Amino acid sequence: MSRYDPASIEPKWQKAWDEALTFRATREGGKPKYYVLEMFPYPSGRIHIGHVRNYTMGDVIARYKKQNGFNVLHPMGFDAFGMPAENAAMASGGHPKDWTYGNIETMVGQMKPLGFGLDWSRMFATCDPEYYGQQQALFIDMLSEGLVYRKNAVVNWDPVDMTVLANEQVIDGCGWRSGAPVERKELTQWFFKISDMAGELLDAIEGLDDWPAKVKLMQANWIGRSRGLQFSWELTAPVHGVETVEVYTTRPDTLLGASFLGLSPDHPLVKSMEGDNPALAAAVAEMRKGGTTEEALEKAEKLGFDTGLTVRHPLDPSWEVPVWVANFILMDYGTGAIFGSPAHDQRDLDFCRKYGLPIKATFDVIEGEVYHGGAPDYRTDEQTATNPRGMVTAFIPPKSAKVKWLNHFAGLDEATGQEAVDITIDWMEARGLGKGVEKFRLRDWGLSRQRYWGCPIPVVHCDACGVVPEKKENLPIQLPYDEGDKPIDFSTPGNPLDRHPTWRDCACPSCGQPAKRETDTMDTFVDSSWYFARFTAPRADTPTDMADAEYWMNVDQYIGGIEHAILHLLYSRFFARAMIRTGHLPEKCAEPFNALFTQGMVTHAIFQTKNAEGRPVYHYPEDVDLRDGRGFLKDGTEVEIIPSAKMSKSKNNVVDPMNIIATYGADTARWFVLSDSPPERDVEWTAAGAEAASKHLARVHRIAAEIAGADVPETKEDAALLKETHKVMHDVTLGVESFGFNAAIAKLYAFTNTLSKSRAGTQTKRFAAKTLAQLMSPMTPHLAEEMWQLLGGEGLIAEAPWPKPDEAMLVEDTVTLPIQVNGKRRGEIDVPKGMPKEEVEKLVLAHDAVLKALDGGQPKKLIVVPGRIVNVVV
RNA sequence: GCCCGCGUGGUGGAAUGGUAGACACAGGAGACUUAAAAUCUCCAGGCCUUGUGCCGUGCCGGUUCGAGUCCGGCCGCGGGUACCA
Repeated sequence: MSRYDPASIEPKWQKAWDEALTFRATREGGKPKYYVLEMFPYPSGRIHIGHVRNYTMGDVIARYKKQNGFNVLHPMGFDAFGMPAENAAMASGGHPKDWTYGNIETMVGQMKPLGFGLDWSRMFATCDPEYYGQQQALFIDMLSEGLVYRKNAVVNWDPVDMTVLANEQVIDGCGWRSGAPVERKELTQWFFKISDMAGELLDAIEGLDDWPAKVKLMQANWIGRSRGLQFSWELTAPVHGVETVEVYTTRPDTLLGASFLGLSPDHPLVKSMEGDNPALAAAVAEMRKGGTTEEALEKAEKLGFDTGLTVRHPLDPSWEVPVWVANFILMDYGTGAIFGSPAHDQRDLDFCRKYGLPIKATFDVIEGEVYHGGAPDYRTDEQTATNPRGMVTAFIPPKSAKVKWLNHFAGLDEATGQEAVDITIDWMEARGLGKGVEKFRLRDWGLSRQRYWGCPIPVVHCDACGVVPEKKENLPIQLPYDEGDKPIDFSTPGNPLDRHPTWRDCACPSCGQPAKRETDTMDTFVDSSWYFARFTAPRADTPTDMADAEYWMNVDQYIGGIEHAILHLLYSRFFARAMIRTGHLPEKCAEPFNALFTQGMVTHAIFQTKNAEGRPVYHYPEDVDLRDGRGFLKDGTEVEIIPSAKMSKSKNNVVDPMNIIATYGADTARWFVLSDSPPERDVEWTAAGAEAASKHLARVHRIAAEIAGADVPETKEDAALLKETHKVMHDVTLGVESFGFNAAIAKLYAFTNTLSKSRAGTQTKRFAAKTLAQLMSPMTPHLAEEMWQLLGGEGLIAEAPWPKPDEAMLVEDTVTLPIQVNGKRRGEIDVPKGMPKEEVEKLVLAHDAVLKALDGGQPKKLIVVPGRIVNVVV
């Protein structure tokens, strides 16, 4: 009898699928289409086990849909622009292009042996000029539609290397290479007008029925619609001709608690005063230190500077409020100016306590009310002249909670925060003191990057004509490979395009005079914001082909990591709308991903010892022997095991799937990454698990081979096995449909046990084994083909129709009802399915455990949930 | 800081508000074998006074006849935080 030998069967069936063009996506046959897409990888060098998990999930869906009669589009490509390629060139020489294409070749070579049902003929990398040239065409169309514009924005500036840094290159506020404290600097940059669509992008979230609720919530919070009051504060003395300061607030109801007016360090008024106020300029320079991330800004120590200016309180012109510059106010949100209401905002409170500004409550607890989060106990600690109540924690009840208003200008007594906000806005509007406005947290998408390895922005700067888009017939604007006659130098900080001797020089597309190319390249999020559309016609000489897009779009199932919940997915949603506006996608594509699934990470234990200095030393999994849950090195030293850590090259705990494939085969790797853990959750990779998976597949193969060679007539066990076979069809189908791959696999284990122990006749067993092969085929396709052939299946199992259970076989005639007494299980009864409630009650009341619990008395209550459970309350 | 998740035996995990621990790993016992490997069978949350027992799903509280599941508050871990992809 042949043994399970993945090394020989896997290449054999991969060749068979290739030759039959099984996974070539076509529009033929009048069949319905199904587009399944996994987020394409960054070509980092080698695939890791997380990729295997991600693509296996997609492959299960793709193969399952094919077996269900769909024309399936399941493509693969590479998100190939980005910083690591330039960093590699910086660190060890070479060219980002060579590094990237070399990595792609390696990774394709690693992915093919996994037997994914991919249409490789559609593959592309975003760094292919054929791809980014079409992206440049898209950009030009978006520019003419008014979806792109330029404005100033801040970047991380390394004052030593004189270069722009990415956020991840800023470590503890300092440049990663120079170590110099980073500053925030303004540059003129290109922006996509995503904020124009903020309301639409927010409202449309509701319709994304097959997206995870958590992703929708995160996107909604990110876009962040708020209604507030915009109004102006009059300066008591104009500065440089400025008479008022515009403020936006979402809590206008706390206006009487205002103790300062705060300006962002980047506010135009602040900038205009810097020149003639050295102390202010110094303070603002201090505030501009540090990185640009929201986290860095939020966590930075609150810094303020008293400008000496004052403004009149809008409700009481005799009340003068001081104007401060405060580093926690963002120029990007609202108007870049706020009024501080310290009693009801923690940041404002911290600020006022630090600088001795007054703290005045505008509302208080209603006597006797308990607020969720507990009663406010903020009247503790230091009492000072400015903080008479000694407030340490601001009083911020939820907007839905009713509070007691103190001397409210619109006459409120007891009202919720939300009611107060609405009434205040109306009150202010009626008196012409301000205007209720809707604002979004979402900012425009800055796409300029001062880097080489990205898609060049296809515009030209002409002295006469200004900023001019390149002509489409000149596309693609290709990245130069060399710097004139010598290789590009990546070891110097800064953008090589900027210092290239000839690449910038060009003719103005408008007047023909000598002009300069834009040297900024695009954010790599642009590349990944439309690749899904390009896959529908990857070789078209326009960004998309409308007929192909019409047929294949939308993506029916998109699969990727939760880390992309906001940016990538939001940008893609924006791009789909922009592509509709520019005529590159049909109207139906506004939401390009019908269903989204976010999978978890693959983690692995870290094996660690300490060196003489007590610093950790990390050991590769293959150097560690595991015995009884303890790990030992070859020389017998015990290692510390840190479980379930994110795979990281620096911790030596990255599992290379190629070792597993070489040892156990692709099907084992695929089976294991799908088993045990729910797909949305992180999964721990253990070598023992892989071995167990391998043993199971060998067992399945053995069972199939035995059945193939047997000839036993029908027995009395046939009916039971047949019923179990139909049940497993139902269970596995449900599991695959609902991304419950681990649950489906558990059912397949159980069914394998059933089949193995069954003494049914060969005909029924053969049917059961063929069904098992079919149900396993999306997960372990090579083994399934082999079994199918052994058992006499026709053609390729990959193309055979998915088994459908006979509904009559799924019906159970009796059901076991647990009996609870006061919610605790005390016994059970078997009753025919559908037995009337009254009869169940009679049986229950006659049950020993119930009689004992009642002790001659009557039950207080008897709950019968038909087909489920019985609960007796005594 | 803010937004979003997650937390169940030694381990991975199962469980439409209805029998907590399916299925598997590691472990234990046995069968087969000269032996080993492979394979097969069985056991297995904790505790004790071994019972129709008690406890048990990160912690505290609530809703419910009934909570791993719903609600509130904590703690811990993870993701995102707009130039990592």
